[in-house]
Amino acid sequence: MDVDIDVDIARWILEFLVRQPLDDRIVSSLISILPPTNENSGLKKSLLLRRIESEISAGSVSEKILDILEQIEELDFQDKIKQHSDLIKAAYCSVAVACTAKFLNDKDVDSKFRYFDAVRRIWRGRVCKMENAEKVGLISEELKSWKDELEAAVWDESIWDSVLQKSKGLDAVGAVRLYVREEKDDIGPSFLELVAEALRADDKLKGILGFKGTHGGAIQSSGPRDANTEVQRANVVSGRKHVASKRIRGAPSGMSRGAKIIDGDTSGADISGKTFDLPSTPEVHEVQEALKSSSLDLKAVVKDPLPDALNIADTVVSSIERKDAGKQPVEENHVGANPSIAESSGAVQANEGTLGNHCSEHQKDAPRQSLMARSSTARTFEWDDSVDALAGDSPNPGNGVQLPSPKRRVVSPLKKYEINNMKKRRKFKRWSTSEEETLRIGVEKYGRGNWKVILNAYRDVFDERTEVDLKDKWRNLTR
DNA sequence: ATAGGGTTAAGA
DNA sequence: TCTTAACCCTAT
Repeated sequence: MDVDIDVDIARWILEFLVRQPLDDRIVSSLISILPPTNENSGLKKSLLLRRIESEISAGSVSEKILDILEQIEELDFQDKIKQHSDLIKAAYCSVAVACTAKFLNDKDVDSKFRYFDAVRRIWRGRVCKMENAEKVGLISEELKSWKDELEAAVWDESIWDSVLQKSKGLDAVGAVRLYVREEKDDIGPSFLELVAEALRADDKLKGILGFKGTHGGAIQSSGPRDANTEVQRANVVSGRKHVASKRIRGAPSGMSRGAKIIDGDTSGADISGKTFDLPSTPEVHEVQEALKSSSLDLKAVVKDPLPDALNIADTVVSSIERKDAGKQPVEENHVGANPSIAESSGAVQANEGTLGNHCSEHQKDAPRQSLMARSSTARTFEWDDSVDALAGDSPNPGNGVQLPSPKRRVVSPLKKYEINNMKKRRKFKRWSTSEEETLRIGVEKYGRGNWKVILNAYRDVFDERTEVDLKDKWRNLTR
């Protein structure tokens, strides 16, 4: 834990990253980055569950899932959470068996070694470790009996077939799915969905902060409005009532420095009734106070954390790219990394006249819109110094809050910040003997220098290793 | 993608 | 402290 960042920043990053295809390395570094507060354990868990889902999305299981389940168990343990359901035990057991027994499938020369290696890794490594630590969270009778059976198969090749047959009776993917479903039902909507929803619902807050619309255009909430615009806005608001009135549970605590994203008691009626008045909820008041008290503070709220956030996000993303270059296309644009952001917000700005309608419709169309998409807005604009004029002004209930219009920024801040790239060194992880053995076999089989091929051939063994790691390790081994 | 030089930090 | 394995950076 050597990166000390604001909880909120951690959330921003998380929200951004959670839309990327994550790998273990990134999840674990993310989790280690997150402040170790209790409220974050739910976040971590959601992240891990999500990771599991993506692991099984291809319809198969891997040892990574064991790892993740162990992490979840650890989290629950720390949280002194209820006795574990049987589902996580069943899932763990099925996956462990599947990951071991799969090596009984092939009958080539290496398979014996690989099976043995798997037994050692999974059953003598993971399972024994848990037993010794008296961590019973994932241990079941079923697991114990499988352990004996699989161990026996190490010495007795004649029972391979029967073990294999029996193992196929377990539906590992199904078991995992079942467990994940249970957890998700338990947790409820993900934190990020809640944030997004809270933000989406809280029109007032967005207006005050100058956030508006899907593409990150910002509007002035000041100035006279013509009747037409008012009608449009009113329509929009009522059209979204159901969102606003939906009860949000477990809403995030919001931003710790000044501005707050809060799930207040915002009923639909409240919103539609007071759209154009200054809302007088405590949350809004707090924001106003923050705005008034000091423009420097405001700048700090808006700008300060971003360099760190962007750098960290960028770091992690670049490591995703480094590792999985071109592996899978991402469904959404990388908000931060994509230069087209500037263009798209420009488009919205050009549209400012009919903005209210346009943007809000967009919101309805894309209800699962990324929070970061909106946050990128904040990045695209910076506060004008004239914000100082706000100090001393009393809020004007009739016209809403008067914020100076944010000034358009030409360069993408991400570009600006990516220069002083802060990169965190990976956690030091010693090579296990089985990894070394596997590397030797790999080099023998595929030849020295074909590190990527070797890595791909033994993905299970080389957990969290890169091809460069293999290369470096070989250099060490042959010195 | 790989090779090779450079840096960091674990362990003796 | 020194050695060295693991990790990072950069040129090809």
